[in-house]
Parts: sequence; C-alpha cells; structure tokens
Amino acid sequence: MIKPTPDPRHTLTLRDVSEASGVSEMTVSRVLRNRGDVSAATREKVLEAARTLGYVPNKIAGALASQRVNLVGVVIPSLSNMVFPEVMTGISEVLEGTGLQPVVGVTNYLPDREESVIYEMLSWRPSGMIIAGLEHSTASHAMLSRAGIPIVEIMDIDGAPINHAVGISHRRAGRQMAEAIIAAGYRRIAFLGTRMPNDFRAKKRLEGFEEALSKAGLTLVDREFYSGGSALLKGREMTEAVLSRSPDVDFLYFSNDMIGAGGLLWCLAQGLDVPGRIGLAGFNGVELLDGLPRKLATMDACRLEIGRRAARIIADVPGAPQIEELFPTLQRGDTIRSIS
Amino acid sequence: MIKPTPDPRHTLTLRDVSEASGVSEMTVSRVLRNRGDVSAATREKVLEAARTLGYVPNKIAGALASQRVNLVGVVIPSLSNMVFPEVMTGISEVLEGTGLQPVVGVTNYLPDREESVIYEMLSWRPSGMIIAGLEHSTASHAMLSRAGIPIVEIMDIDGAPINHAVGISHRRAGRQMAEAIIAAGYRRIAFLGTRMPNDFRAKKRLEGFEEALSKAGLTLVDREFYSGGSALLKGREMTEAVLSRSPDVDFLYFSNDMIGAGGLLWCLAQGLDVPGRIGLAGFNGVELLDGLPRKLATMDACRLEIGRRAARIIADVPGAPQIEELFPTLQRGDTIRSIS
DNA sequence: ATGAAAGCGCTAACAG
DNA sequence: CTGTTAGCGCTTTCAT
Repeated sequence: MIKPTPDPRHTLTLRDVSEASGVSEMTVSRVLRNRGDVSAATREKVLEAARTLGYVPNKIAGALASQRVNLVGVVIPSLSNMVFPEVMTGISEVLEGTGLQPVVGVTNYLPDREESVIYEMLSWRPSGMIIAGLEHSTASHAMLSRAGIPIVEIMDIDGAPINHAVGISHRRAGRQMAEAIIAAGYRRIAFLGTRMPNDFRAKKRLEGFEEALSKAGLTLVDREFYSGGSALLKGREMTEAVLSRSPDVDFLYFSNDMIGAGGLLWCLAQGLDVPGRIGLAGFNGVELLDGLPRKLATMDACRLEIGRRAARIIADVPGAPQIEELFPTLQRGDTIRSIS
Repeated sequence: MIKPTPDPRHTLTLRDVSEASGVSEMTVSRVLRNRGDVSAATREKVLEAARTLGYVPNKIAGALASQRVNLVGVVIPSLSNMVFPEVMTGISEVLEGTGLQPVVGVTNYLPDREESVIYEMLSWRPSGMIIAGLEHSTASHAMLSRAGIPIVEIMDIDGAPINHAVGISHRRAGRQMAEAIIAAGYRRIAFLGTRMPNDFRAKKRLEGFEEALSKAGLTLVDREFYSGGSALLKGREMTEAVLSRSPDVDFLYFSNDMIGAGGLLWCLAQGLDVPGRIGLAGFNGVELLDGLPRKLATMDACRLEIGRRAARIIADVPGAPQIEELFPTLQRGDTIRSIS
C-alpha cells in the first residue's frame, strides 16, 4: 500500500508523505500537527506513511509559512560556574512542556559579543528572549525594544527593564548581608571578589554592602580581586593574602560561594576559630556548601526559580510588562556568630 | 534621503530596506551578506538604510531559500554538574568564529526525551548534530542516520558511532584506575557512585574497573549508590556508611569527583590517614579539586577538548567519518600512596 | 554591477 | 472532513 522512499538520499517533504499515503499535502500537514478534524482512517494512513518513511517535518518552512517560531533565545554571560547552568535548567524544565525550545548564546561578559548574539538570535524571529542583566549597549537595547516579542531580563531588578524582569535586588542583598555582619559584632571587614568590570550584579552587591557599612560608620578594611582559575583555590590564596596583609580583619565577605568555600577551608586548616575569631560569608547558595565541614553563610540567588519564571512569562504569552522580584533568604550557616 | 519606517510596529523586511535605499531587494540582500560585487556607493546607501531602520534579516526565510541553516544541535543529558557546561563551553568557543550557533537540548538521561529532542532539532534542518553517548533508541538512531548531516557522538568511544565520535574510553579509564590502585597495594576496594541506569559511561567505567580487579583476583568489597542531592554531601554520607559497614576497606573508588571530594573531606575530618590507611579516587578532573586541602586522585575526562573537537568536525564540513579518541591522564594527587 | 523571476516546503484561508 | 490556492521573506539563477 505504502510506497518506499523513491530516493533514500533525498530529504523527505510533505509531498512524499502525501504521495505515499494518497492524501493531500494539506491533510498530511493537519495530521502531523493535530490541527483540524481528520478522520481516524486517514490519520492512521498518514501516520503510518510518515513513520515508515521516517519523515521529519521542516520547521524552517513551517515557521515561514505560519509566522510562528517555537524558539526562545537565551543570552547568558557564561557557563563556567554553576549559576547559569542552573538558570538554564529552570528554563528547560518549564519550556519542555510548551513546545518551545531554548537557543543559548554565551557572551563572556562582553558587550560587543552580546550585541552580535542578540542580533543572530533575533534573526531567527524567536517567540521570546531571556537575557541576563539590565545593562546593554545602546544597539542591543534598540534591537530588543523593536523586536516585538516578549523580552525577559533576568537575575537583577535594580534598574529599568526593557519589558519584563525576573530577579533579585543585588544591591539589597549586599546591604542585608552587611547588616547581618555588623549586627553580629564584626567590625574589621574585608571584601574578596572577582575582577569583572562587566559583572554589574557583583558590583551592585558590593555597592549595597559598602553602603550599609558606611551607614554604620564603617569602611572596608581590605579588598582583594582575582580572575580566572579554580575559584576554590583562589579563595584559599586570597584569604591567605588578606589575612597576612591585614591580620586584624575579623570578617571576609566573598563575592561568590566557591571562593568563600576555599577561604573557609583555609581558615579551618589554619585552626582559626570560625566564626569566633573570624566570620565568612559568600553569595549564591550553591548546594556544594551543604557538603562542607562547616556551613558557609550565604544568600540564595534563586537561580532555578528565576529560570522557571522567566520561561513561564514567555510561555504564557504575557500581557502587560511585569517585574517579578524574588527575595533571597540569608542563610547564616555556621560562619557568622550569633548576635553579640 | 532615507524614509523612516512606515509602520514602526511592522517587522522590517528586505523590501523596506530596498525602498528606503532605492535599491533592488536583490542588491540589498547582496550587501547584507557581503556576496557578489556591489559598488561602494550602493553598499553605503544600503547599509545606512538598514542601520537607521534597525533591520534584522529573517533567517527563517533565508534558510528556506538557501537550504542552509547555521544551527548545530547539541543533545546532552544534563546541565546539573559541571561536565556538560564545560563541553558546551568548548563547543561555543569553536563555533563562535564560524557563524554557526548551538541549539541545546537536555534529555535528563531519558531515552524517550532524547528521541523527542532529536526529532525537534532535526526538524530545524541543522548543519550538524552533537550528541552525548553512543547508546540511543532505535528510532533515534534511525533519525540521525537518515538526517544527511554530520553527526558527532561525544564523550565515549566504546561502541559503534553512527558517524563521527570524539571521546575517551571509559572502560579503559576504569581499568587504568583499578590497575594503579592495585599496584599501590590496596586490596579491599569499595565503589561509590550514582544510581543512574542510563549513564552508560559511568557503567562502563565500573565494568572496566571490576574487570581489572578480577584480573588481579580481587572483587569489590562493598558498593554504595545514591541519586540526587548535593554530591559533596552525599560523598560524605556514603563514605561514612561504607566505612561503618565495612571498616576494613582500604580504598574508595568514586564515580565522580564531587562525591570523591565529599568522601575526602570526611576522611580528613575523621583524622584518617590518607593515603596510608585509606586511599580515594574520583573521576572527571574537575578544577574544584585544586582547592581541596589534599588533592584527590582522578582522571581527566577531557571535557573542554571534546567539545572543541566535536564542534570543529562540524565546522570543517567533514569528509570521511572519523573517531577521535582522547586519552585521559591519571592524576595521582595525594590520595593514592606511592607504589608499595 | 544590478535587476527580474521563480521557488524553497510549508500553512492560512478559503472552498467544497 | 478534505482539497485548492496563495503566499511567508528570502536567495538562486539567469538576464542585462
């Protein structure tokens, strides 16, 4: 009944399925998309033909004809720490059920690269875009604004989004941590972080942190930056550097948990009294911390949830622009002493 | 000279640029793609028009017309440990310069999900596919085979690839580690790993490991599996469980570095003599290990390089199918004692 | 160096 | 319930 592929090297089209099943292309198309009413008999014929031929529809053509593209652009700065993979996991998880597919672009924190990634992605006319951060070049901003699709800026809400935003206030996160540290009685506080001129979120955390310090009449006693390499190792090294340079420091505020964990391991190895002699805190709430001998104080960046919500905004074909703020919880762990 | 957009809410087409610049659509197309000869004057006119309008080409239409799609499908089981993000980084890095873009699909180690991810991706008619592992369902295998594009199966080379393959031999990796452990004089060896029925690579490593053990007249003294949760924490817990159940165990072989690191931290906290009383080894060569107080023995899975090479095979429009085997180096670290 | 015509493979919008 | 007719926005091919 069903004719075999005429030329096995030729990519199959609807027409092939149509001929093999003796049904019009249009009906075949309907069956394959579960659209409109088709009799059970024809449906069976078509499905069998498609299956035996091994037909895979051409979405390029479908998208052009229907003006609908089931792609969601995701623009992130990096994949080399667990932050963005986790956001991606949240996005994938939600998109999975919707027929939408994520397309990922990595910018390495470079505005130029971000611009070209955005351009490339928009040229696929995706159904929506999810992009990390609120800071973009003028050109990037313009492209996103005129794209006519939902744009969700994620991670950060300290600023003006183009359209939608899902994230936390990093400035407030920094402030809260500082307040908790000060309340616990620490006074000689140092900052240890990445040297990333374009990591605006880390920068905002630090700003918030210093803001709260100065409100309490304090300033950072020391600061140390790094770039590249194993974060855990860098954490150890930086901690050693800071404590030998400024031995009277009584608190180390790290810009992320990995270097914080490194610092913690170093302090413990030195036999320092944590959190008595010295306290430590990081940022992100990575699950890794659960396995450490002592739990590092941190704040959850709500990564998974941010990914989920961003995806949901796009999947739900949003109406009015919305800003969803999430609220990180401060996890005191074992490295901030109780209020003195 | 250049007319403003007629309707700002309408997505721009070549025609708009054509009208705005007074040049035929064809010539505009040529300018925008740097194809064929165009006079400097017209080129300028066109570029200016495109820029002021904010035109972004429609790749859907372009792809349909040219039968060329600059997308590369990447199918991976998970994003939740650093293994695949690192592979992705290698892929992005190489693809960046080629005009090709990765599209990621995550399968969660589920064959059914893999099947549908492959189907979705192939329906975009990508220029190539990179897919983790050599084990696929019959349907997946069939789809990939008939796709007529380069297929690169990555991570593993113990098996028959559809087309190209880039990876290491996990069976041999397991064997080599066992040999090193045995040579160092350890005899009562336990295995601690993930409970992942579809992680064929972990399975192969364990098979190779046991194979080498039995060649030396040994068998595993104990084994412990886990799923989900913080790997570092699980490593601690499993290690405690194994050592209290089998106190005479003198070596712990972990299926990955994270649980290995957890085990190591636990042993050190207990004051156990590592590597004298007990040795440990993991797998993956994650950079995290560099920051640990003692360096865990491990084998590098060559993740970044695998990503790079796979991308290169596709970017280079490969000729004959090729299998690229990489060779992980055994890093003894500080947790296997010197040969006794 | 530039333009005109045809059509990529599919689906929207109508017929019947 | 099924088929027919036009395109979707570009690029290929062929003229000029």
